[in-house]
Amino acid sequence: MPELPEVETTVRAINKFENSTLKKVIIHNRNLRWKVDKKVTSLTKNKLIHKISRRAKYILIYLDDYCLMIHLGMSGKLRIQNRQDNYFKKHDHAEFIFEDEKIIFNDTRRFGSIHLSKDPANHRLIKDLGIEPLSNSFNKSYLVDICKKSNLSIKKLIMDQKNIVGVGNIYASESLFLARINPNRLSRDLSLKDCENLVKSIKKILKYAIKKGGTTLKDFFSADGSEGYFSLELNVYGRDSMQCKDCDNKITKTIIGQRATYLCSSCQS
DNA sequence: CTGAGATCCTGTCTGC
DNA sequence: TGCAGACAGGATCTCA
Repeated sequence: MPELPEVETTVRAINKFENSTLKKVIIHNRNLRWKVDKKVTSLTKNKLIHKISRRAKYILIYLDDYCLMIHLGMSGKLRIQNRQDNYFKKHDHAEFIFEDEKIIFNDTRRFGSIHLSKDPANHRLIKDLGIEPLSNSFNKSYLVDICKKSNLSIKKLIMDQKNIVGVGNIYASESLFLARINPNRLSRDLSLKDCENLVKSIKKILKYAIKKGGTTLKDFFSADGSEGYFSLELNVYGRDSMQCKDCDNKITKTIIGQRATYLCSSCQS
C-alpha cells in the first residue's frame, strides 16, 4: 500500500497529535523488519510530541529528545482508535497511547519497522536517501544528471530510493505512462524532453494521489477501525490485458526487477 | 563501485 | 473443496 502519497496522507491524519503528550508505547510484537529496540518503550513515556513529519516513506514523530521513525513497509498502516476501545485486529503490533486516543500500528507482512533515533537525518536508513520528488531540487537537470550516470532501466532508476524517494511500484508505472516513456528503456537513452516530461508526470501523479488520499482520510481512520482504501484512478497499474484509456491498444504486463510493470506499448515508446 | 537476484512475512487468488 | 503455486503497493543484503 504505502508509497509517498499514502505515507503523506497518514502523516496528515496523525498530525493532530502534535503538541500532545505520548503517554506510552506498547509493543506487542518486536519482530518486524528489524527487531524493535526495547528503548522504544522505555524512552518514550510521557513525552511531548513537538512535530510529526515525513522523510521519504518514513513517518517521523519528534519527541523531547528522540524521534520515533515508522516505516509501513508493504502492508503497514496506522489507525486511530479511542483509548478505551480495547478491540484488536490480527497483526496489531504496536500501540501509541495518548490521553483520549491511541494510534495502532498494524502490519500483516511485517516488512514495516519502528525505530528510535536522536538524529533521524543521520540514521543509517535515512542518511543515504535521495531527494524528495515534490521538492524544487527534483527537476529536469537533476533527473538528466542521474539518468546519464546509470545503466538501469528508467523504471528501476526512479524506484531506487537513493535517487528519488517515495516512488513505488504503482506510481512508477503510472508516471511513466503519463510521460509516455517505456519503462524498459535505459535511463541513459532518455532525451531531455523525456526527462522533463517524467519530472512533471511524477510530481503531478504524486500530488494528485495525495489529494485523493485526503478525500478518503476520514474513511481510512474511521472510529470503528474499518480500513478504507485510497481510491486511485489508475491508467495502467493492474490493468493487464485491458484497453488503454488513450488508444485501442491493450495494456501489457511485464516484469522489471522482479516487480510487475504495466504499460501501453503503443503510447509508450 | 554497479547491478541482479534472493529474501524477509502473511494472505489471497488461480488453476488443477 | 483441497491444495500447490504465484503473487502482492518495500527495500536490504549477498554475491558476481
